Amino acid sequence: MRKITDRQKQVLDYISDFIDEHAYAPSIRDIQNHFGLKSTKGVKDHIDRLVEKGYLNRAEGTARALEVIGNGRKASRKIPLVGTVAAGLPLLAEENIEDYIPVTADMARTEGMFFLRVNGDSMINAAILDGDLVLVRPQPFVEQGEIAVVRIGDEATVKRFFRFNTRVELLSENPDYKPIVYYDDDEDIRIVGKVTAVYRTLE
Amino acid sequence: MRKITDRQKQVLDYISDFIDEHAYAPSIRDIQNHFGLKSTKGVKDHIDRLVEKGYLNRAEGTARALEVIGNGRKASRKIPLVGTVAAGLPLLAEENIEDYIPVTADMARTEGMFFLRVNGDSMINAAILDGDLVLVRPQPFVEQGEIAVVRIGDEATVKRFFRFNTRVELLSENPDYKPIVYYDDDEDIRIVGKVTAVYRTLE
DNA sequence: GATATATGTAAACATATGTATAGGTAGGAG
DNA sequence: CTCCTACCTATACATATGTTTACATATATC
Repeated sequence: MRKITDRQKQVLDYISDFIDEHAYAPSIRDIQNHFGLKSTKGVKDHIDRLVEKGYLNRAEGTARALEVIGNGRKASRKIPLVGTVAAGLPLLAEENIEDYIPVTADMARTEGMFFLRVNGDSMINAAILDGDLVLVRPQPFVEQGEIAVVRIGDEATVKRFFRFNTRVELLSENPDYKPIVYYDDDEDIRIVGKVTAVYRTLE
Repeated sequence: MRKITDRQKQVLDYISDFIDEHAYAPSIRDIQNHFGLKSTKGVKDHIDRLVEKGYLNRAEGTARALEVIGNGRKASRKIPLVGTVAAGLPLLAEENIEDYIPVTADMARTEGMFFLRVNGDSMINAAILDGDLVLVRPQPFVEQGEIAVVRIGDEATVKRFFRFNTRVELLSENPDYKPIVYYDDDEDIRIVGKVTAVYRTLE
């Protein structure tokens, strides 16, 4: 990234902080006042440089349309957390959404991703504990042995997924639990998606 | 929360999506055009209602100063990820910052929090794996047995922390590792902070 | 020394944008 | 029926805001 001057960095930092605080960008005159300048031109010069050097995005002819690039301001997406869905899908009905959790945009490239709260300790040996949140990417198939969210009847569970010809095995990562075996005849089993991340809060 | 009409919800959703996409709020005329309206007044009415009902914040006399409240648009903070800091602190020097990771604001109320990449499998029985990211809240003490980041000499490690009189024990959650014991005479050990969350990405 | 860049003042200008006034239609609540 | 609210058109106004022209000073670079 091209170098910027101290003054330019001051301006960039101010814009960043302002956006963090207000959820919208400062106007040129906001910046002017903050630095005690007596003309808008100086500010515009700084912004022009910052845009040229790739530190800012600006939509022309638009008020407060500054966007800080990089430097910790990468886009983040809010993913819905559907509660402990014991009582079946559809998951994403608004009533089921407990909360929204931000993740970096590159973790959520796919549409329709969601967080699910894990219920029980059946995946304890895969380092997934009761109460952990798993990020799920919806997809109809997974690779052999990957951790998947599977819908069985009206329940959603997290298991390692294996397929042998017509037989499907769902393995827990806990010796106390036995494998769950299904055959293709059984219609009431379907892969919901693949677990792509695990979030846990302590205390 | 007070009820809103279908139309009001459409407007609110559009504003939300617009902000997600552009990082700044739509103007009244942006909204007007999107819904194909022929006057700005209708839009202003909707926004007025949404502000009254607590779904929007608005800074008066200011362009594009809409902020969506609640409903999945909770504030998020970006926390720096300092790499695998084998070679000691200071952690937050800019050169060490690998990335920034968003978390919900209520997870990061304290200043100075950071993510640390865990090195090794010594905490495997606490469901923390090699490569996991732990969110650390800086604090000089932790409760008995809590998982802490501890600086020993120039290295930072994640361990369960116990104190018995003048003796400090750092326990791994892995039978292959022996407890690390220190005495108060040893000056080169210090609690960096407490582990408050664990983030893992699969695949 | 000449040239370029960073930084700034001063004064306008053009327009993007929020706001207001006047009014209309439809549907529900009392 | 009457009143209120939701929702919309049409037009105008005030100002917040981005942009431009002209000029000045200091510092670094060649």
